[in-house]
Amino acid sequence: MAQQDSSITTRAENYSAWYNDVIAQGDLLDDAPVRGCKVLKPHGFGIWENIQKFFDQRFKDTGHVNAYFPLFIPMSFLSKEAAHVEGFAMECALVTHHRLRTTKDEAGNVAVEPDPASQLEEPLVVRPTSETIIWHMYGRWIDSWRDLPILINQWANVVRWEMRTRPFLRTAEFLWQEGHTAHATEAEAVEETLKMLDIYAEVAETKLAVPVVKGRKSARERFAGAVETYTIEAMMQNGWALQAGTSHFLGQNFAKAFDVTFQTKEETRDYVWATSWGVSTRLVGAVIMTHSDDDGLVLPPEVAPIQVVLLPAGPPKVWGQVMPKIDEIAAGLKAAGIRVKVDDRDNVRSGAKFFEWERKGVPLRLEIGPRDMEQGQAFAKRRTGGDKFGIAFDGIVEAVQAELTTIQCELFERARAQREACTYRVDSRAEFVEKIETQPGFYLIPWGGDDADEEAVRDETRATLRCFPMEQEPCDGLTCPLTGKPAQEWAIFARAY
RNA sequence: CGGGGUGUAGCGCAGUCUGGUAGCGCACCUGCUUUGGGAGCAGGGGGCCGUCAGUUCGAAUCUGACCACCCCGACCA
Repeated sequence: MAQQDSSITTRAENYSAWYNDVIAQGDLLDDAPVRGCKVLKPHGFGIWENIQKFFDQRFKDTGHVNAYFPLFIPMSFLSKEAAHVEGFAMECALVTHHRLRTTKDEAGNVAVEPDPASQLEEPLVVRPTSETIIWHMYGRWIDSWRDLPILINQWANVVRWEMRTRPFLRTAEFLWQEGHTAHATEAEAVEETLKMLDIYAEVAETKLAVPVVKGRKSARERFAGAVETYTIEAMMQNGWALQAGTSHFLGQNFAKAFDVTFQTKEETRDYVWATSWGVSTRLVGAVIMTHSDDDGLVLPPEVAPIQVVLLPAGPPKVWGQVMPKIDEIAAGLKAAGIRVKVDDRDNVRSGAKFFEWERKGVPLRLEIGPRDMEQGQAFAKRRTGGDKFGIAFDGIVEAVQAELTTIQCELFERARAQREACTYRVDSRAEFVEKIETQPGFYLIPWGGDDADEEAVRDETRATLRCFPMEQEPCDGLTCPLTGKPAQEWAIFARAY
């Protein structure tokens, strides 16, 4: 039987072609007519919806509330915080007119162009992030210590005109959440920053089954306008690092830039302390790259839009015997909160359905045919491999739940083992330069360099300082193998997306 | 913005050198037969050949300009 043109490039052959194939065959995205923009198709958006659900619940559990700030920001706002404007100016989309007018060419074809009479006095920036407009508003809302803290999150789209885009990992427009909090004290803001980092790590590991390293960014990699940036870093199957979420301690930088002060309990005036934190649809890319294989998408049950697909086996003419049972089981699974799809299309053969749902990463498939009816069981197959096996109708809901739990755990453990296997230490710069090329992964370095050293390493190796892990062994007395200077702190270096 | 590549049916491509009625595979529609891992046969529908301007009796094909997208770099969640 000939393979259809639904084949997927293998990871060994070409990792980035594999990634694009997995996304196309998984029916997650489609190209939009605008460069760098993608349509999130239902199966792709469904993954994001599940991720949203986990975070939104936790944000609310920790006292945050959702709000929504506008897409458009007055251009002048961007320039109020010096580092911030440096970081984002290069990638901002602008709105300069508010009206079109129609024109006709010689052939009489109608076209449209900006109406020069409608040019805006001050262009509007399409938000690349919302710190500026939010701090403008916070200035109006904060008077005294009694107005603090403000713990607001927003789910939104942002636009960054990137030169190079990759599906999910970097697109011109993307979806995310951005939390923006305002506090009376530095300690409280720092605590908030770290609390949100913990939530990011917990969801990444327990829900997305993506192991992450919590860490602090170097000055070079810090968010534009932040005092400290914390990150969760994941490792993809090719050994590259992916920054999967960031939490920033903004100090009083934005409060000063937007002149946001409050009256303290002691009746003095002080600038407000701030944090911001975000995760984006990039997490969907992290899930895809962490778990998928050469047969296509593999999704952890917790984030899979469809967790179980149920389908009748045998020719449609015998389905009358099995469909009532399938519907009954589907109803039972749904009632238990399991996301089920019954695939009863009679114009697609069973074999074709198997491949389709495997390409789409559905964790568990159940087939029921006349033979299974006689034996009182469904025929099951895990997306993650192994032979088909029977699951008795009696107690099937519990059995399926147990299967999904097992799959979830296995995926996390597999990913963690993969990361451990690709985490290295080196004794010299020469060894590092050679190995980072041939053996991508996380390189644990007792780092002793400064900004300039960091940049030099990057220029030579294309590897960057991903983070200083929060969990640190002492490195007293060690010498940094990359700079020859005394080690100050353990750092992870890697190639990164 | 540099270097490379590609624009022909929904998708993947041939045809372009050497100008002469628009092709193939998959997908789609109809019918029959099939059906526990990608069905077979027969019939059928679908095109401004990226855009504009040239050359020519005649252009997917030759010439020029432009546009778009993809890959590889520099920038980045």
